[in-house]
Amino acid sequence: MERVTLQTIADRVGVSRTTVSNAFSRPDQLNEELRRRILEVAGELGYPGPHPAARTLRRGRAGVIGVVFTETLSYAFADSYAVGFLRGLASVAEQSGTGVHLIGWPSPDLAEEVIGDAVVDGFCLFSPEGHPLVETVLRRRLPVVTVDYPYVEGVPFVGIEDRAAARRAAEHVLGLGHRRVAVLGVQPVVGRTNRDWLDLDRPGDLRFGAGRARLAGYRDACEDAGLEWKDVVLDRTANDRELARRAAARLLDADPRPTAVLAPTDEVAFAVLDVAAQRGIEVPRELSVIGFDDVPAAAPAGLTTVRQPITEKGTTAGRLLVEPPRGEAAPCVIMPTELVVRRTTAPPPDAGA
Amino acid sequence: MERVTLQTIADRVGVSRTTVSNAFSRPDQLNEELRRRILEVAGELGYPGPHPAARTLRRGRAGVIGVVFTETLSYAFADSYAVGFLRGLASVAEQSGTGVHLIGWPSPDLAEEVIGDAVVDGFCLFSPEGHPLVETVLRRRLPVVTVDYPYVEGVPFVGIEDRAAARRAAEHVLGLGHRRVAVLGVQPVVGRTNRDWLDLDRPGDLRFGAGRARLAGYRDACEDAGLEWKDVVLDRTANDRELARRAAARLLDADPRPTAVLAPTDEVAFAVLDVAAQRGIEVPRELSVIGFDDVPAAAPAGLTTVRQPITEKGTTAGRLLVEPPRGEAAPCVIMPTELVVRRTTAPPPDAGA
DNA sequence: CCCTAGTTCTGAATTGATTAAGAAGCGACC
DNA sequence: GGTCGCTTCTTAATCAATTCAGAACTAGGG
Repeated sequence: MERVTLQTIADRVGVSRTTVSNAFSRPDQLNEELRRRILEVAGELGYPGPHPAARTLRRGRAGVIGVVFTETLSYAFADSYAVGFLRGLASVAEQSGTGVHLIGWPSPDLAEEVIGDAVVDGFCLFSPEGHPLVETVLRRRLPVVTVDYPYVEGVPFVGIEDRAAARRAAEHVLGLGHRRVAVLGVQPVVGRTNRDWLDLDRPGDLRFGAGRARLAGYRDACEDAGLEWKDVVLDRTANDRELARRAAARLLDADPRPTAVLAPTDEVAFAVLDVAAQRGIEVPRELSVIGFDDVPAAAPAGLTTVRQPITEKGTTAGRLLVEPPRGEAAPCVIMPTELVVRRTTAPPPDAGA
Repeated sequence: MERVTLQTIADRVGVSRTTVSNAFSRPDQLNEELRRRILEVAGELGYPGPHPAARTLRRGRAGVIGVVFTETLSYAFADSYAVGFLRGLASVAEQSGTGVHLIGWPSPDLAEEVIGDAVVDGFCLFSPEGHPLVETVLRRRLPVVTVDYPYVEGVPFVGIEDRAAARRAAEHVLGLGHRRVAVLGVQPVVGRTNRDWLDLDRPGDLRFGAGRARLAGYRDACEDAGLEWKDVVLDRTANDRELARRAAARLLDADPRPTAVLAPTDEVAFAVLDVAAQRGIEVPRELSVIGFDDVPAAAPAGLTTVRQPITEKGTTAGRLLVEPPRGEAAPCVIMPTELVVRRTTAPPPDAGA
């Protein structure tokens, strides 16, 4: 069976290719009767409709935006924060008939290829930890929005003040009287050298993302409260429930046990709560836990956390891509955050002592 | 600034367009030294790389698969089942360097347009309720996999035996001694006429999906247990936590209150648990609740439910699209399900009476 | 010296549409 | 009758690449 194109139909009906094209794309340009006949013949021949790639090529518009993740897609879908963001972005995209093309990071070279081959009108870089493929994406010379990290001069940006927000979280816990505080740093899962990752004074590079910013915020608060940062129990893990559980176990099995854990994401906070429950440690009487993000599961779990407008971040990024701003000044949207006190934080057990 | 294409570079370097193309796509076809020079000039001119649409057009391959949902994308991301499925599908896609293009259903005509314009090599129809756009998708004459519903002759299919699985769920509850049983039917959110939706004997059309199949399974079990289906309290809602809460409230405020609720999705079961908690109804002592799907949140909540291999469904569908089967017989994959008894089902309070 | 093979590059055809410019036909108006 | 404008359709150019067949050149073997 031959391939059916506009030309095939044109020959059959005895009109020009242009007219057939118009029958599909600009009905006002031809006689209604003729149009019906063309569509009928198209149906008979099993014509699948105008070829999208050819159309895109000619029109110079794909009607799709690409979302590039720092981790594998499988991981992105396991993360409530990422899912919430996508939810927002997808909702504005689809309302304008724009598709969403997801691009993960299975391996550096594969991702590079996929980015180069993506038929899209713009990219959103969703990268809590700074994106190693920023360069690759920028090279496409399409509209781009970065979310969270990195901030690139001249590129629209959507994010929050991670450091300040984390500081407020820590202040809340310290304000309750906690002094034996533990912190869990999160770092990306996929392979990158993470040497010195916890050294907050090291100059920031692309990898200086939300994880380190939040750590820095915790440190700010601790030092203000007269705590030495080096006295704070510090461990690190990834934003993955299972891995985080292991790190949480290390913290909670320490002697003396910390009375409060600052978790830089809710996912990690949940892991701490899991392990505490396993150990029979009562929260918040014996242990305070605070998270970050306020994912949907946080409220039912009663988790004290820092709320950031997850879905709104998505809609904002989506809008910036669906209608890229024409002016010269790239918008830099900083979203508000809010401390949400629930039932996992309380004064330490020895508060009166 | 002029647009930079292969030709621009070719003219600058003084070679043919073909050679420049080879420099990017087939490095073995030209001298290493020349290639370096071409790439260098490309860099100077700010060439964004071979145009993906042109490439796709010529190659006849997009390297992307489309996933079409029955609901809005925003809804898809709110549903753990959909997210789990996507997780599986995305993981196999990205491992082969294949992109994932998401298509929601904001409005019938917009969706039709988006499907026609999607630059993809195949489609996955993800549709718990039978997809109204099956025809539109099939018209593209690309490889297709339908998931759950509908089953179309000659089109690869991935699903489970909803009816049989639901029957086993109901049998579990009835086996515990429950006789005042309530059922919550789920139906799609977006606008379609739902008249007669609960009439299970009406011949199945495209809309006859998981919701009705599960209901039918409940009925099978009830009738086997000597219960009249018309005596079973039946209400319907959507697979949305908030809407389901309202329906759950109606059920639980009834007098006499049912001792067991069969929820055809975990999401609905959670809503029932929420309302029960609000009312101070003790689960499972006063009320048994059983769900369906076994989404990740089910285990921590202790929800008794029917497990279906959500992520595996995704990987299976993904594989069928990344490497479409060449043979004539379209594969029809029926996945296994399993009753998972946890802590939300028990004998009814009046069991001894 | 000739023939073959291999490397490196070119020219032309091809992929499947959209679009701008223009031609033909026809009625209305002055 | 001329011309203006409208509808309807066509011609040719364009979008930006890939690919196939073949040309030019070099080197090696006989």
